[in-house]
Amino acid sequence: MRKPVVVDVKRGVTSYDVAVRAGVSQSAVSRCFKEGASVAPATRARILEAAEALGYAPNAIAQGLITRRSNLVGVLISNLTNLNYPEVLAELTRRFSERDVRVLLFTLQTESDVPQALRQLWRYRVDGVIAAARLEREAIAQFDARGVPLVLYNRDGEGAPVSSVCCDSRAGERALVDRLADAGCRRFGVITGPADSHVSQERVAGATERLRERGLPFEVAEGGFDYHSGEVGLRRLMMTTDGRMDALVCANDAMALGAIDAARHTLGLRVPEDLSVVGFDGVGPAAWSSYQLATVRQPVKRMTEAAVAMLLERIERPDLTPERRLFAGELIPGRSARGG
Amino acid sequence: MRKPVVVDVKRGVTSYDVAVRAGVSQSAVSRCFKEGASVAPATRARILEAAEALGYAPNAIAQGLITRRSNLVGVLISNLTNLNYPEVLAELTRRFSERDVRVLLFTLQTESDVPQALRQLWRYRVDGVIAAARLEREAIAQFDARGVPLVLYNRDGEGAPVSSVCCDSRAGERALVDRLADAGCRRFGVITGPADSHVSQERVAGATERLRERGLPFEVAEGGFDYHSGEVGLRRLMMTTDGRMDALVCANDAMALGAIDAARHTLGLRVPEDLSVVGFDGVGPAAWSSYQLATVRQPVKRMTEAAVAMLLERIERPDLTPERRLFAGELIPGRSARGG
DNA sequence: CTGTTAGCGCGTTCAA
DNA sequence: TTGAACGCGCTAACAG
Repeated sequence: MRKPVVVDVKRGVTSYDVAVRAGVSQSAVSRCFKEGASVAPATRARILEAAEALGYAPNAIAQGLITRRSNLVGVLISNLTNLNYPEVLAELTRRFSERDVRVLLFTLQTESDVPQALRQLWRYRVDGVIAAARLEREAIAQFDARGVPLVLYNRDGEGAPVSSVCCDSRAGERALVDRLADAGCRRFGVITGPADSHVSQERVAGATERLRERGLPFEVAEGGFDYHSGEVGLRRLMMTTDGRMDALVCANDAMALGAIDAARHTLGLRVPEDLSVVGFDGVGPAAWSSYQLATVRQPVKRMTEAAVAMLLERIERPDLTPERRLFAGELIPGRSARGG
Repeated sequence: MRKPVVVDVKRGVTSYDVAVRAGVSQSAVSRCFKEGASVAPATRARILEAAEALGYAPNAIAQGLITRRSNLVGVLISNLTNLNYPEVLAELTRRFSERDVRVLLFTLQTESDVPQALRQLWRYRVDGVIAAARLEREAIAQFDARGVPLVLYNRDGEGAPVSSVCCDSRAGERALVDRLADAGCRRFGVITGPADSHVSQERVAGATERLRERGLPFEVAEGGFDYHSGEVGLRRLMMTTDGRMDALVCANDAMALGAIDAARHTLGLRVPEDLSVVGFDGVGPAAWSSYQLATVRQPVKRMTEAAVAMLLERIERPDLTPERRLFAGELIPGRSARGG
């Protein structure tokens, strides 16, 4: 009795199985699945037919072991609940997929998860990493040491020389302050993000810098980038200013939306008549008709495209030096601020 | 001149490097990283010290090749922009991480991406898959044929025997209809999701079934699960009913929020006085004070926990039969419907 | 153009 | 308890 032609599919079809069925050597099969390898049209056809029949596709794990290219990239992302990140993540995976690269996802709840995530990244021999999370200098140094390309998303290396893609926070905030000041606002409040967030620091610095240049007074309250902290921040600022604040700059959209709701539904203020509010990011809900938030929209598509391109470039050519790309955001005038 | 002790770290530290440094065999090193292998305490210490010094960790790729376990699971997810999915994804990756399993992410824009994603899943020898995306019966059959466990999230196999975790749509919708009817609503509108969405079909069926039982008239409009289609759907239903509709059932929260905004800002209706609106999901913005949406909240934490547990169980014991787990949602009375 | 051969890094026998 | 040897599935020389 002959061995059955149908291989045990649970065990996985190998190039050897295909070779046997097509009556060629295993390496011939291998070449068939490689660009620009020399295979006679006739044999190639026979092999592909056999592969098709058996449902064969090269084992990426074995491939990675030998080529030292896993075609895997790590994506580190904190706070998936940040209204902004789902879009970023979807765009990243889509663009990587198009280029035949798979995404290994790590969502970080806290900073303490970073070392653990890195260990796994090393173990899986990822070809590169995109990080939308806070990395210590020491962590960044590991990428260098291991020769794994790294691109930071909306962060910079805090001095370390590392590639990054960012939206220009300072310029965006300056434009937002001008938007408010030009509309006649005079008493400002600022709600920051978490103190350890570099993005928050940049945005707040941009805003306050411009406020000082224009000689406009302001108060600052600390927030946490979430909706609720916008509500809380507004209430605190209103107390600080004895209710005379007429403009509020929030370090992101989520807080701005929380502040608008608190103003309208808790404090009984009209937005924008009594209080003008601006945010940053350009998330979906910001455009909803309840809010029509004045904000700066990050060019997510262009930023993700740049991040992917930069990373793949550095995977191909590890000697490339770090590069920082800064994208201007788009000012959305909105109606949550006077004069919109 | 001796070979330098520091290996070329760019090429990756191997168990062999560690073995040399510790003066043992490669297999001894291997055993050190395996639970319950017999290694003398003294040698183990020497080996671990050497490993530490060299920054060694087992190469997961090579490990996978030989053990036939990649410790990789695929997560298929469509519409990351569905306000509900970011939380689901974050929970899934967190729970998998805790159990030392990595997530290979595939975000699908369209159904046509499915075959392509599946091919990659097979190539990477994932141990299992969680799919929050529409899969044809034929696709599901491939999982069986290859012996790769599959758990569907918020979908069922359309007749195929496959494990799944779902939120009870019918019961939830029935409760929502009761919520509205008990508050005195009499003319109903229903906005569905996309026609090919099984979740939408279930939810709409649950709602209309209950409406018929209670003898309440209703009109139906088709939506697409997004904010905008809630606006559009409401306008259409208002025309159909000559403006006499007083209750609107939306197949998800995003559309409900769009409908509320359209009612208030475009049609000049008061919500809930003139129109009561309910959604489904319990996404973040539904709780914002502008909306306080009446909805059913999916128990995302329990559902993701169940999905992860079911999948890992089936990876350990491939002979387990399919199981369907149905979770009841939590009714949030809200204030977007009368009597809240 | 094709087959043979030698590994990639590791887990797992099997003797010692 | 330890080490030698083998092979997971594949790619990359190298001959023919």
